[in-house]
This record gives sequence, C-alpha cells and structure tokens, in this order.
Amino acid sequence: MKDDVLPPGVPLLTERCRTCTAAGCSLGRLGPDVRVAQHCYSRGERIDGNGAGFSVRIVSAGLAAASVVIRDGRRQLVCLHGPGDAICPLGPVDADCWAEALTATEICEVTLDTSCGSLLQDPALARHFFELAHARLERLSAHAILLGRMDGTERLCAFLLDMAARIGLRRGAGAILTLPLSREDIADYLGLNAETVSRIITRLKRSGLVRFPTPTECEIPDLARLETRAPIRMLPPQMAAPVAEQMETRP
Amino acid sequence: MKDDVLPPGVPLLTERCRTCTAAGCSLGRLGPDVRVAQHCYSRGERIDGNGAGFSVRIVSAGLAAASVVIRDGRRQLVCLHGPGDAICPLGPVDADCWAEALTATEICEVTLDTSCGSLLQDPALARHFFELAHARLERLSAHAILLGRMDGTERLCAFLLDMAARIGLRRGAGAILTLPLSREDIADYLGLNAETVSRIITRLKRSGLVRFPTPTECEIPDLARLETRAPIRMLPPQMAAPVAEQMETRP
DNA sequence: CGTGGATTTGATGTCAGTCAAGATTGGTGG
DNA sequence: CCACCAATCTTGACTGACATCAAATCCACG
Repeated sequence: MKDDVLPPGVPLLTERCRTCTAAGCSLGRLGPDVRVAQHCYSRGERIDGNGAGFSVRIVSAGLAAASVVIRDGRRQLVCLHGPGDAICPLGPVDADCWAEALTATEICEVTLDTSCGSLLQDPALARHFFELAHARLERLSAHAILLGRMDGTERLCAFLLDMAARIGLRRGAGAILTLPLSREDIADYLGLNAETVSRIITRLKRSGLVRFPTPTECEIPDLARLETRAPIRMLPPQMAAPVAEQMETRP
Repeated sequence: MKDDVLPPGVPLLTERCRTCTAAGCSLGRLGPDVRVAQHCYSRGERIDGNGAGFSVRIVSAGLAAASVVIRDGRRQLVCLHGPGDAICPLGPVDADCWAEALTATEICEVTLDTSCGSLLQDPALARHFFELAHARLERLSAHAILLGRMDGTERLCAFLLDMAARIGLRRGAGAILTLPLSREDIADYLGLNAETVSRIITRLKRSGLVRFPTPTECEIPDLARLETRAPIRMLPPQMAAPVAEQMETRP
C-alpha cells in the first residue's frame, strides 16, 4: 500500500529505510559509518536531527513539510515531504526554518558519523544524496511557478492533483483521498490564506470538479477534467492517460 | 573583481572553471571522463547542453536564469545564476523550461562522458554536485518565501539587497550596482508584472531608500535601512554589519 | 450535551493586474 | 552632431482577486 506512493528512481536510501522499518528494528547498520534510527513525531512537532554528524532524514509514513516562519509570524510551507521523500536541512535563510510534522509522521534518520565523511567514501550513497537533492529541486521549481504565476483556483487544482498523485486511490476516471493538511496548512503551502482556500474549494465543489463528504475527505470524479484547470501537468503519465486506458480490460 | 562575487563553500568546480577560463583555453581536461568547454550566449538566448553525456554548466560571467514558460505565456524566472552558480537541468515540470541568458553570459560546461559515470567514480566530484544542488535548494527555499508571503515592496527590497550582495560595490554604508535585468525580467523573477515593478521602484525612490541615475544604475545609500523593509535577511553578515565596522580604521 | 477548534460564509478594503497613453533611453543613419 | 525610431520604462485610471475582520456553522471529543 505504502509502496505505491514511493516515487520512482529514488530506491537506495528509501529502500534501506523501508526494509529496516519493515523488519521492526529501530536501529540498523547499513555499512561503516552509516546508522539508521527511526523516530515518530505528532502533528505540529518539529523534526530535528540529533545533531551528531551529518544526517539525512527520510519520511517513511505520514506527512511533513519544510516550514519557514518569518519575523511577523507569516508562515510558508516550502515543500511537502511524503513517504520516501528526503528532509534536507534548509540552511540559513534568516528566518525560523525547520521540518515540521503535519500529521503523525515516522522518520528514518540516516546518520553519517563523521561529517560528510561517508559521503566521500561511498560513491553510490553520494550519488543518491545528489539525486535526492535534485528531486527536491524539481519539486521546488514547480512550486515556484505555482506561487509566482498561478491564481488561487489554479493553485488549488494543482495541489489537489498533486496530492491525488501522491496519496490518492484511483477510482474509475477519478480518485479519492484524505487530505492530511488543515485549510491553514494548505493555505501556507499555496501562499494563500485559510479563508480563501475554503472559498475556492466551495467554488470547485459547486462546479462539480470535486466533492467533499467531510472537510478532509476529497473525491475527484474526473482527474482529466480537473487537470484542465491547472496550467501545468501535475499527474504522472499513467494517471493522466485517458479513462479508457485506465479501466481493466475485460474479455 | 569577479572573484568577489563567488559564493563561499563552492570552490571545486567553479575554481576549475575559472582557472580554465583565466588560462584562456576553451577546452580543458580535468581528469578521466571529465571535459570542460566554454560557451558564450547573448541576451535572451537559451542555454542548452550539447546533449552528449551528463553535463553541468557553471556561469563564469554574466547573468542567466532558470526560466519556465507555461502554456498561456506566463513566465517565471525560478532562479538566477550569477558567476560561480551551477545551472542544473530542471527536469520535467510539464512546461517549457530552460536556462536563459539575461545578459551576455559565459558558461563553463563540464561534461561527464558516461551518464553519471564519473559521478560514481569521483567521490569529491559527487560531493561537490550534491553541494551545488543543495546551495540552490537553499536559494530556492528563500525565494519560495518571497513568492508566497511577501508583498511587492518587500520583494523588491529583498531583490535589490540580494543583487547588491552579489554584484554590488560597497560605497560607505551603501552600495551601487548595475541591474543586469530589465523590469520585465525582474517582474518575472519576483512574481509581479513590469508596471508594478516600475511603480514600486518609484515609491522606493521617493522614500529615499534607493536612487536610480538611470533605469539600470541603482544606488542604495544605506543598506541597513533598506534591510528593515525586507522581512528576511538578504545580506551576508559582513555586509549587514553596522556602518562603523565597515569603515576603514584610522589611527 | 456542552465545549473548543476548525471550517465556512459574509462584508469590506487594499494591493496588484490590465489596458492605455506618455516619457526616456539607446542605437542608427543621415 | 543631430534627427529619428524602436524598445524600454513610467504613469494613470480602472478593475478584480485576495486579505482582513467578524460572525455563524460544523465537527470531534470528553
């Protein structure tokens, strides 16, 4: 189940984390200088490294976000981290800046004892770190377009499609999903405010593009139709394909 | 002169490129499987790799930007690339997406013959790629805050401070710089439009925070005062220090 | 069944976008 | 050297989208 949402092409560390997790061990040993520990965080909690050595944290369950809060309290969720995603340290923008659990979240922490030492010695791991950083760069770039050039409705449509692709269950031509973010969190991710998010969702409901049995349960009757409202493609090719190809073939 | 603007902590490839450039050779050899070529692009031109192998391009002079244009023509400059910055391929957001020269720009292209092959074999290079990607992540994160949570004036102030830090010349408590971007480019970088940028600049001029002898020549009389108008810190510590510490000590 | 937080809805204001018209600027050729 | 032209930049009037403030409703939970 959880396997479905792992992004393709990022198997190394995530695979190791999941294997370790599945085996139920809380502390594994992957090789010289590399240790894996597992942590759990509840909603709103801040996800920090233990401080010793260079560490990378991978989400194994739940949803986290890179969160920035500037002086006057304005908050921006820079990047969402679902299962399989890496949480990199964000570095020194002069603002409060951390990874934050949006729901109950399980984290695998991979620690390299000597700072970056193993990165130098294990080329495969080094390449993997590069790919993790690069995957996030691509996500962030798409998000910059969203924040800089889309209007509210487009942002919401793009967001819902993205979430559907990540955690949605396919249902005919559409999908259903449970939004793991509050309206406030969605707003802070999309650069809007909570009331505006609510209003836009109401409009999308009225136009029949989505249904919300409860505020967190979202049904998208027709993914392709919703995609026409987003100016960039959010769905992976196999989800965006026409409905006919999605249906199981019958004799 | 150009040395001043090289960001700290990214010496390896950039150093190699600059050495190569300074020596006036257009094609150097850095090691097995690694070649360096030098290219020039004029304003508006698209910067592409040669397609063969895995390549990374480093700006050695001028200014480039990662540019995205979506279906209906809206354009977003995702990230600026000054001297020393790496131009990573941005990857598949479904939109036209490329690196673009904003001024005459000189590029060092580092090509690894076998796709990522050398990355696997040269740990130092691999780590350097990771650091390049990570440095850009940090920049992009700060830019997400700008696009998502700042108003127009704050964006302009943050932008001008950032440019001052990158390409400005220190002048007492302030700085002078030549903006290498048109109003349109600035707007597309900041998620605004050209008229709004112009209006905001006019307001900043009237409030005495900046002076524009010509539309591209910018004088910031007091960096610290301008920084109070930006909600996040844009200047490196040494530039942000109080004026007294900046002045040459006299006996 | 009450309580508190989240969500929705409404009224109103403001900032930035759009469209349109001038003003500068820089480059070209007479 | 100056006139002209095209591109860029500035300014103005108007509009629209989103934020803000406030109140009502919904929902989960004890």
